Amino acid sequence: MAESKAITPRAQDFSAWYNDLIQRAELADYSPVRGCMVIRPNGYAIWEQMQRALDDMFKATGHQNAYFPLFIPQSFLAREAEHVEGFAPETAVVTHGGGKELEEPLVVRPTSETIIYSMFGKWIQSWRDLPVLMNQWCNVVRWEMRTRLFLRTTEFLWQEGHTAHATEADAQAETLQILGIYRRFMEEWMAMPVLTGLKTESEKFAGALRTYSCEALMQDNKALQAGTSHHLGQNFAKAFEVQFQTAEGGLDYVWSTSWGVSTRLVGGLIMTHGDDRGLVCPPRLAQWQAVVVPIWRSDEEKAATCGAAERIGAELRAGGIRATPDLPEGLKQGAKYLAWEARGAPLRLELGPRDLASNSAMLARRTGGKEAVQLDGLADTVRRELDAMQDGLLAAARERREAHSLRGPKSKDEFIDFLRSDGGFVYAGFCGEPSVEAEIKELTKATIRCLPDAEFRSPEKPATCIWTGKPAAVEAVWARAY
RNA sequence: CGGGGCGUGGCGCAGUCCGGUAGCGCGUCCGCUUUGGGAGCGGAAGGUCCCGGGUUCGAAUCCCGGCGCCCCGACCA
Repeated sequence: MAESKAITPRAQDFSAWYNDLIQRAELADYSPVRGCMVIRPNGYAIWEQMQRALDDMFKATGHQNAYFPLFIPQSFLAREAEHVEGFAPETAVVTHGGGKELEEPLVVRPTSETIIYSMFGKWIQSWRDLPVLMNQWCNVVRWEMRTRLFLRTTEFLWQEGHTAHATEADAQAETLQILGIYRRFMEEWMAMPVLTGLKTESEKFAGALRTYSCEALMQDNKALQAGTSHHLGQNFAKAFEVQFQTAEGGLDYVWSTSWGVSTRLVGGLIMTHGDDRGLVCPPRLAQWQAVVVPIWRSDEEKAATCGAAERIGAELRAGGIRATPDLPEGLKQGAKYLAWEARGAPLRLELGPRDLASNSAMLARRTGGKEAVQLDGLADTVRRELDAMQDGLLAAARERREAHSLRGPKSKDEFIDFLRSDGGFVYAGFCGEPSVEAEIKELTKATIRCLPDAEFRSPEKPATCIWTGKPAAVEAVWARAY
């Protein structure tokens, strides 16, 4: 039945697969406004799980949530030179309100540094006021030329952290602390392994001293920048006059950071784990970790299996598992299985008369495999299965990434061939010249994703630049990226 | 902004070349039969054919002008 329900296989057209999956899993839909998306309940549920986990981590490290307004005076953006250059072209501007032309146009925030530092200036007087550790969950607007559901939409949801510190060292420590939190979240919750490292000058945030990022590799071997943490130095502090009296009695500008992850992560989740049947959602982020599907022939069997499904659902929930029975709505169980698979539910428990008779259920994993399990101690069994799946997904993703990574290409040709064929991460020496970076991008469409942190670097630092043959300043990782 | 594709019941499409009663599949609703991997039969509802002009006895179809969306590139989380 219905070809229309089929998802285009990844191998045939990855981009069509991605779009089909989002529709089939009912994660999001296109809005009437170009480039904007409606996040549907199934998609939003994943975002909510992400928010909860991240928010807990931020709070645990002393951050507080606040909320700053959507509108920013246009002049604010202009105060930091690099910042305005980076963001002005992609802002939406409100020129009218209440039927009248505004005296000063308002920018719809593309990010909130400017409005936040203007307030920090008021709030921070003394070294005793520092550090300020703030975060906000909000929407921002960037008028991108080309958009894709979750990965790049005109409006998107994110969190943006903004902190102010007394010393450069404190700001640096904060920048790295957040990078670590992001990494931990991506690996432990999303089961998405990432490289962490420093961005090059050409890739860093507009207005930052330096930018660190988490880089993941998608199933089509393109990289996804999954989160960034910026050390802003004193750039914004100077632009917005955020000064404080030091303990020694002097006057200094604060050192600040900003950092963010967005609904793009949902796109990363899809492209890391999804398969041709739909979404595969890591258990820790799944809206429903286990669904119980009753099966019957007669009315008596229906009453029995539906009743048991409800009871088992409640029992699992009592055991801390997000479980729900899928009671009749006119769909046959086969249709239900396929729908839950498309949505990415990690586990399915099939409950028919034969299972009930043997006090068992069929447990089917979204990642493959199906077997009978005893109803006694089911919550423990399910918890074990979920944990194993969570670990398995991370391991599989890491293995895939490594299988598509090339360390130390022997020659420039090998480097180019790798990027031009299947692609993936290439680790190689880099002389540090921005012009070389640009040339490589021109020729291969690949960019330096990051200068990897120590643990990701090759055992031996490359001696020469893969492009110029000159002595290498650093090891860099290249890939084509979203 | 350049290239490509497309606008027709809720969704996916045919019909457009060659003007003549607006169709098909899925979904929806009602009924009966079904239910261990996308159920079957019978009945029913549902359309400003993207918008505006023009040609014509007559336009989804031809002509002119708009608008919108998706995909591929350049910009970016």
